[in-house]
Amino acid sequence: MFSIDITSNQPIYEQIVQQIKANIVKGYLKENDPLPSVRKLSSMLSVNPNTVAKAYSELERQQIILTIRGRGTFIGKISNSKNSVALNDELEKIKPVLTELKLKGVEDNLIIEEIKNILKNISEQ
Amino acid sequence: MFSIDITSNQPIYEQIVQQIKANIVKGYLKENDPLPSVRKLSSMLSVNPNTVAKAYSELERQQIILTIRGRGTFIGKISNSKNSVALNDELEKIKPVLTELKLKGVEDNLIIEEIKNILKNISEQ
Amino acid sequence: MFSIDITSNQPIYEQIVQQIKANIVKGYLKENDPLPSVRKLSSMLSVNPNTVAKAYSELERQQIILTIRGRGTFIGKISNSKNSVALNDELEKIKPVLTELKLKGVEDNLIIEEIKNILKNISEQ
Amino acid sequence: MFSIDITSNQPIYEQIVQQIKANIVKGYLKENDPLPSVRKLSSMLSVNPNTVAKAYSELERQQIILTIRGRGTFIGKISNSKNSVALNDELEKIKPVLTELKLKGVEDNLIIEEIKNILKNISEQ
DNA sequence: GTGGTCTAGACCACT
DNA sequence: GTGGTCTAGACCACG
Repeated sequence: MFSIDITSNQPIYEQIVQQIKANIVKGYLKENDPLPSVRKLSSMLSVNPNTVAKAYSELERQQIILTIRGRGTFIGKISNSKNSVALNDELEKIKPVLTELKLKGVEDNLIIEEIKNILKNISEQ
Repeated sequence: MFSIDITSNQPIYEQIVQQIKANIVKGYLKENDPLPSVRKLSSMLSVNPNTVAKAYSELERQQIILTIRGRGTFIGKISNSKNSVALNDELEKIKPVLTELKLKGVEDNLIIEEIKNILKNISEQ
Repeated sequence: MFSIDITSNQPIYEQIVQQIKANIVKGYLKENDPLPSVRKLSSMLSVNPNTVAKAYSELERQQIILTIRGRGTFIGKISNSKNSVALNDELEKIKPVLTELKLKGVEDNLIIEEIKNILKNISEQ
Repeated sequence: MFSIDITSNQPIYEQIVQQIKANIVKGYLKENDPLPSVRKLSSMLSVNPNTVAKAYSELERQQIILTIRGRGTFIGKISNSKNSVALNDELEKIKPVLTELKLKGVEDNLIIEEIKNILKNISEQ
């Protein structure tokens, strides 16, 4: 369910954050589901507990998970608010990738086709 | 033509790399066009010369520009090779962004629409 | 009469302590009134009995309630001693909140107005 | 300029956060002023660098300071937006303190007088 | 030199 | 048992 790549440039704690988000989108993790404890996940991933704690606290800051004292960490309510606001901000981030592809002469249609595939892939269970 | 944000998390040298690429895609920079010298660009951007040099050497590594001793730096040949290989590798990078949007409940159609707009926007002169 | 938020950062036992104090101030609980037993309150709040016991022992330490063996727990005498001493100690705690507001540019008058409202609100039955 | 109390219940990183905020409100720190480097402040306070880093990253998240790569950390723009929204949320936090005081029989007028003094005290240079 | 990330291990309050 | 905080020390990319 979780797999991290310690050789990646991407920080480990971010990899954890994204994999948890991906699991929510795929439906593997639902509202109120418990997450593994910091210690457990850290030993599962052979990673320092602090690193997992950082990932969890980032997810909590984004109100994706919530912590109940002495009990553990759980998936929170999935809110789909402020859509249009987020949309443009988020998509700005992919501009460099698209620029890169156009520089290599990839056709727009081809790009769109592939993105559609990725979108399907993200949702599929 | 160049605008960098020193407060951004994105390294300055990468911002320079991407803006030069964007200028090529938009047609502002064409094959054999000269680039400003490291010193000149660094003073234009109020940035350390080392930073510009790093950007140029990265672009040279990617064979997008080439340096001719005693003459300066120039845009190289635009090659549209290795398309399909590059396509998937590059698009992997945008997966986290798309996951984020789906987590917020944004519809696939809406995402595709916006990406089409961005693609147009990248090409327009 | 009691409502606790298990997701809050504030310890549950402190929430119980404060709500009992609030009920005294509002006049819902008066001298010699009995409090629910630890077991009863813990099941009312769906909370571990240890947590309620901790709240009661904290209130007892502050001489706000008192426990009589075999009879139960009761509201004690409301003493209004040590005023001026307590005042400054307690008010130190709100300094960070006031600093935060001033940082956001909120006017002193506005703050005072709102605090007056809160004070009314606390007393009203 | 900074003084921390390692015996306090309040986390050290929060003490740092609040003291920096207080220094901004008092005018000791102004827009674009540099903060001491993580290492420097950590040795000034005899505290671990990670603890200072945590304080700085929290302040950055709140957009009170900003980090420029390889250069350091600086006070950002002081924005006084969303006043009324923040006001009530923040003031909720002082309710327990006010309740405590009323429980001890302190008069409203006395509380208001003292809060006015604190407000003056916060601003004074 | 700067901040960002990570490890290893510790103590604490809370439930 | 849980997460939150902290120390001590390390490596890295960036400028």
